[in-house]
Amino acid sequence: MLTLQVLRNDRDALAQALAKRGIDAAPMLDRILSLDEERRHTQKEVDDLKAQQNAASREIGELFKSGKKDEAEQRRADMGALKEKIHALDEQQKALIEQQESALLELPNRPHDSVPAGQSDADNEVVSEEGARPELGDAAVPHWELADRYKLIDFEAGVKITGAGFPVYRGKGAKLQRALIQFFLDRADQAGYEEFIPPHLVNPDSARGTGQLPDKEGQMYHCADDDLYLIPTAEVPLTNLFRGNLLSAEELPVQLCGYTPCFRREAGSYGKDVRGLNRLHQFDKVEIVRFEKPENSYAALEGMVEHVRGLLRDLELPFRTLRLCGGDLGFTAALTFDLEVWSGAQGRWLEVSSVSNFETFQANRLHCRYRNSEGKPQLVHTLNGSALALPRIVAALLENHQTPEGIRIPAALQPYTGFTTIS
RNA sequence: GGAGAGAUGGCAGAGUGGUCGAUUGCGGCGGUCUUGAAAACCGCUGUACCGCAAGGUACCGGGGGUUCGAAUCCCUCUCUCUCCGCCA
Repeated sequence: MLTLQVLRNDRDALAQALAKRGIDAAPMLDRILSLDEERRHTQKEVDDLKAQQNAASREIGELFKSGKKDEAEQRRADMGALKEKIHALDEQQKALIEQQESALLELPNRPHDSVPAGQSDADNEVVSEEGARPELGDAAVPHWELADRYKLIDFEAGVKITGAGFPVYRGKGAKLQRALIQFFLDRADQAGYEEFIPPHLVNPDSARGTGQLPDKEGQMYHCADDDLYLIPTAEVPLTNLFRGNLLSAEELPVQLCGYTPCFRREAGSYGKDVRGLNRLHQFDKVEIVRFEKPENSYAALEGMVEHVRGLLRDLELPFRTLRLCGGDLGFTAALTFDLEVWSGAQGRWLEVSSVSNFETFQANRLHCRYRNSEGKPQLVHTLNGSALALPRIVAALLENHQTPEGIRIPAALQPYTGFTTIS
């Protein structure tokens, strides 16, 4: 949620920045501003009346104490009208604040200056591309066939037990999952991220804190009996660890990581997008999260992207880095870099990581602040990134490293898998 | 699931109708002392909103109520803790 202050100070620039998302925010901004003006007016009025009331109450107390009972009773009788007026204005005030809050909640984050305008993923900017794509020729086999051939994943069993999008990993397929998780966590640890194992269900306050509610309600699985949501990403519980906290400057930066399964309903997806491991309802992911001082957050974002690149290099996968355009940028993000790996057999790019700076957008909802150099509480910047999401990594590993003899495991991963090939 | 206790400032913990935004301790900041540090001593130290300012208003888990006046009384919700039961 944007702060009212930004909106007040910077209405025009904000509207311009939001236009990069392809939305005309001006009417909404003006509505909020006029609500704000009305609220301030009402507050002035009600505050003055309350001041009157407080003064009168003090005087009545004095009168009672000094034994002037008659005068006190008289004053007391006169208070009724004032009380009613205050009550009515309080109600009005509350309604205004509510309207303003809900309007503010619907406003997406302000895109960073470097975000290109654009409608869809077609307008994303390719920042860099690395690694040679394999020469597989006509012999290229898609990962779902390889997974079946080497008995790594049983998609049908998942359908029977749960439904489509819930694969069952088996044998070396299961070991590969475990190896990747361990590899990613070790690398995050080496980079200074403290490991956490958070709950996999969160309450509505947490979902609101990171911005999943109200924006993405339909994307999450909801346990209605207990009003809890299955996490769509570890970002939600990890970031909410610091909800409501006031940090000292020395505590920053905070660097966290964690492995969790992730659950997404993915309503409306179909076709080649959901084939094999391309899009699942449950998948595994290691997430990295940072809380930063505002002046450091963009350097931190660079560092996180570089961390993810390091993982992809070690897995010997061809990949590219995208700067998301306004139209593709998530609701809560100010700047996002996506990392995509080349899927050798499918002949297309698969998103495996999304690294974002949310600036104060989440922190404002989370009420997560730190004491700045002047000793004043100030909103922190929050960032997070996948490092990494497993399914598409597995897809790319299978497809790009396939040989007539089997699947070649990259050297960096071999200490974790305990085997060098899958055959 | 049954019974009881509790929720107060960065943290700990007092406060049971009228200068209580709140005693005190710790922490933090500033100072005295010291070659320097520690200790000791002295002072300062909540947040948000309105206002150019002076100042005003709100906040003692959330919501509602009683009262001229509520951290304090009543109702309600949520959460936490203890004991019992069940259980990986």
